[in-house]
Amino acid sequence: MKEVTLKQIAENLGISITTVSKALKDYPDVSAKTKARVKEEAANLNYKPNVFAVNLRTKESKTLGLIIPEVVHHFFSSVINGIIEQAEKKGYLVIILQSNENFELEKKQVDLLISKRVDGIMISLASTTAEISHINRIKELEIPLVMFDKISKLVDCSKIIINDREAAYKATKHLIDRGCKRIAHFRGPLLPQNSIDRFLGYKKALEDHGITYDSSLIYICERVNYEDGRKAAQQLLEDHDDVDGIFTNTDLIAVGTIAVFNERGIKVPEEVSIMGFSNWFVSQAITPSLSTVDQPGYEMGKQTFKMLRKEIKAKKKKSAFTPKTVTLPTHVIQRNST
Amino acid sequence: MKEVTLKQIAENLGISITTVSKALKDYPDVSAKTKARVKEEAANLNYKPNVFAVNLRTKESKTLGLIIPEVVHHFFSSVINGIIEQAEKKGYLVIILQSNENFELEKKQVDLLISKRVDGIMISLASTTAEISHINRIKELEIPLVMFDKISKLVDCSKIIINDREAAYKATKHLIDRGCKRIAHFRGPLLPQNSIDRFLGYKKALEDHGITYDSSLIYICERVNYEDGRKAAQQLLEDHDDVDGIFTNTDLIAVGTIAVFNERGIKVPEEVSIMGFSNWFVSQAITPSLSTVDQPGYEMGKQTFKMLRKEIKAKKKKSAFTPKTVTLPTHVIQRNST
DNA sequence: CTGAAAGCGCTTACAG
DNA sequence: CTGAAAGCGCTTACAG
Repeated sequence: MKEVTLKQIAENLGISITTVSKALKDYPDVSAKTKARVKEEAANLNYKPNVFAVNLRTKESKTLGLIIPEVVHHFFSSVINGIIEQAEKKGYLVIILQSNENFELEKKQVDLLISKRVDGIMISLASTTAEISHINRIKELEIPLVMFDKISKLVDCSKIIINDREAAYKATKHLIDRGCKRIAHFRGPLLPQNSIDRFLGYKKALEDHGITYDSSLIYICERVNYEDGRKAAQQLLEDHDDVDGIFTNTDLIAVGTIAVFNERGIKVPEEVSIMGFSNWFVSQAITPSLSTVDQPGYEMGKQTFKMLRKEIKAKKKKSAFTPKTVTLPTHVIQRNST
Repeated sequence: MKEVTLKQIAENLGISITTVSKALKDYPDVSAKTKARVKEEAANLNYKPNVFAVNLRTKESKTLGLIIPEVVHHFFSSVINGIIEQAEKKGYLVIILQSNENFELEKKQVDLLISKRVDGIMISLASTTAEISHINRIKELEIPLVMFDKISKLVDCSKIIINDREAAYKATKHLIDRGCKRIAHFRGPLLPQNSIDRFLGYKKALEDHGITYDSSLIYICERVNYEDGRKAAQQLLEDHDDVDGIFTNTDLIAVGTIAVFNERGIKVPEEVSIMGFSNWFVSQAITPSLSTVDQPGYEMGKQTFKMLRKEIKAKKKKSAFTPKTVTLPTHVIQRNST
C-alpha cells in the first residue's frame, strides 16, 4: 500500500502541491471550488499528513513527556490518568517514563525527552534527586515545564501541589483530637520536599497542642512502602510501649503497620490510632479501615496538563509566561483506625 | 540558544555536511583523522541530531504505542512498568493511551497511534470491544502489533497471555479441595475473552468434580471493580443461603465481597470461602487476606515488548515474521480466605 | 487565485 | 577519502 502524499493528490488533480496544502488547511486565498475538489480527493484517498514532515516544518511534536517515580502506585497512576485524558482531548500524546525513584535514571530520562523534542515536560522528582541542574537545563532550552507533587522549591517553574505541611498538621491534629498523647511519625526519606513538609506539619501540630516533640519517635521509611511500614512498626514495638498514635507518611506504610499490629493482637484504634496519607483504594478495604488525608491525584494530573498547555501556548505566541503554583485542597477522611 | 546542526559543524570545520554526517555515524569511508575532528567539534557544541529530520528520513520514530483499558489498576500498571522499562533500555519510548474500557475511544486511539507513525502497537482490548476491524487495519498497514491479556482470537498477531481457563480451573478446584460444594462465580462482562475463559474454567472444574453447574449462581460484574463486588455479594445474599464458596473474576470483586461479608458478620472462610484472581497488592493487605491466582503483570509487559521488538526487527530486515503466542504460567496463592 | 521555490535537518547513492 | 546532489513530505513567503 503506497502512502498518500500531497504530491499524489496534486498529480491526480493536475494542480500544484502548494495549492493542495493550502486548500487542506483552509487558507483564505484558495477558491472554494478548488478547496472542494482537493478535499474530496484527499478523503477518497484517505490522505493523512506525514507527521514526521509536519514536525520537522513546524518544530512541534504534539507530544509531551512525563517522568514519574513509580507507575504501580495508586496516587501516581491517578495523576497519569488525569494527564493523559486531558492531553488526548487537546491533541497531545504523552510519553511516560518511570524514574523508579532513581536520580541517575531521572537525569537520563530528562535528556531523552529533550532529544525527543517533546513540546513540554511534566515531572515529579525521585526521592533520591539531590540537585536540579538537569531540571534547570529544561528551563535553559526554554522547554515548557511543570512540576507536580514532588517538586523542588529551587526550580523556577509552574507547580501543582498540595500543602503537605498543612495536610500533615491536620492529620496529626486529628490524632490529638482523638485523644492521642504520644504520637510517632513514620516519615519518608530525608531529601524530598514533601517528606520534609509532612514531618514539619506533624511537629508543628504537636507543639501547638502542648505535646513535646521527641525525635526518638521518628522512623524513616526509605521506600515508603508496605515492607517499610512493617519494619518501622516492628522497630517501634521494640523501642516504645507507650505510643498511642502514629502518623505515617503515606497509606502503604500505614497498611504495613496495621498488618503487624493485627498479627500481634494490638488493637487499632483502641490501643494505637493510625493515620495514613493519600487515600489509596487499599485504605478503605483493610480492617480496620484507615483514616487518611485525601490527596487528589486525578485532579493534580488534570491541572498539571492544563498549566503546561498554557505555557506552551504562551511560548508559541511569544508572549510572556509567569510560572504559577497551584495548591490543591486536601481534607482528613476519618475511618476506623482513629 | 541556537540549535546546533550538521551544517554548523561542517562550516566550523570547513568540510561538507555529508562528511560530517558520515563521520558521526562511523562510516568506514571517512578517514580516522576527519572522524576525530568531527566528533570533537560535535561534542564541544553538544550536538544532538534533530529527531524530526531523522524520523522523516528513516521513516522510524523509535516510539511505540500502548493502549490499555485502565491505568489506575494494579495489574495493568504492572504491565506498563514491564513495557516501559524494557523499551527504554532498547531506545524506545512509549506513548500510553487509556481506552477506559470504551470501544469507541479505543478505535480513535488506534487511529491516533497510526497517524503518529509509531513503530509498533501494543494493545489490551476494552471490555466493550465488539469487533476488530480497527485492529485489522493495523495489520493491513503492516505496523507491528502485539496483543496482551485481553486479546481477540480473531486477530492474527502475536499474543502474550495467561491460560485463563486453566487458571480459573485451578482456582475453582482449590475451592473444591477446601471442601466447598456450592460455588458461585462473580464473572466479568460477556464480551472479553478472558472473562469467558475464566467462566469456562470454573464450569469445567465443577463438572470434573461432580458438582452440578447452576446458572443462578453466576453474577455479572460489568466494571469488574470493588463496587460491583459489593453489589454481587448483596444480591447473592438475597438469592441464596447455601453458597459456601465464591470464585471471582478478579481481586477487586473479591475485596468488595469480603467487605460486605465482614459488615454482615458472615465469617470468611468458615461460612464462605472466597477466591480472587490476579494477586493485586490489596489482596494481601485485607482481613482475611485473599487467596488468589498470581497473574504476572510485569513479566507480561516485558514479554510483550520483546515480542514487538522482534517483529519490528524482522520488518526492518524484510524477513518473514510468524506471529507467536506466549502463555505465561500462573499459580494459586493460598491465603486466609479459603 | 495559483504555483515555483526555498527550506526544515538529516541520510545516502553516486561521482570523482 | 570527500562532497555535490537528490530527496524524505510538508509549509509558507513571495511573485505573478
